[in-house]
Amino acid sequence: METRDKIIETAKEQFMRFGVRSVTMDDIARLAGISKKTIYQEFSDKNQLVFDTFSNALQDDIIRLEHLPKIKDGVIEHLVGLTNFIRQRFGDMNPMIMNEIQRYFPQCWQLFEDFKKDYVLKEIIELLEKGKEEGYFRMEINTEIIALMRMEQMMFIFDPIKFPPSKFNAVDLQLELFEHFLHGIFTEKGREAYLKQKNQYNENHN
DNA sequence: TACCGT
DNA sequence: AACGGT
Repeated sequence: METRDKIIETAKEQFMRFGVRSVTMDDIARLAGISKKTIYQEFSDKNQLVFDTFSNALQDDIIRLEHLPKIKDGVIEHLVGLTNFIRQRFGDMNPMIMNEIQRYFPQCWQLFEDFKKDYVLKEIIELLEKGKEEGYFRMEINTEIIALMRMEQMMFIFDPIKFPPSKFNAVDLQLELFEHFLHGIFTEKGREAYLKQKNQYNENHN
């Protein structure tokens, strides 16, 4: 594996597990089995390592989301795929990460902001429009407002004052919000199709 | 690996 | 004191 990729993979693992601040450049060098000098030949500073690591992680997320059942091939199947994505994505994520990045790594935070605006929001809007066309979501919801609300609710669980990690875990929170969001926009047909699809999925995966 | 500055 | 950076 390329040195650069090895550094990024090591950093990704450590950042996800422990957050960005408590993982030192010495830790990453030691765990990657290289010297700090090698890291600084590939990355100008920690700021850039954090940026490149999460840039890489977001690209992986996009690829994984593209492998889910496509929105165009079935909104309901896609929804069940999304719940699985949520379980994986937030399951191994230290709850402090987003706050640390927002406070101490502003360029990386901007990367997340751009990702939300350019990718997440568009995906949600596509899902809402398709779901309305298919009669799964109520026609009267305002796509733009509800898409923005959905995106922000995914972010505010990272506020440790509102949602202390000691009391809530990220996966349970995200799944609870997702279910609540869906039941707020489902038609009767949508609700039934979703529950049926979820049961089918669970039967096949037990 | 040792070292310096913050 | 610990950690980024040389």
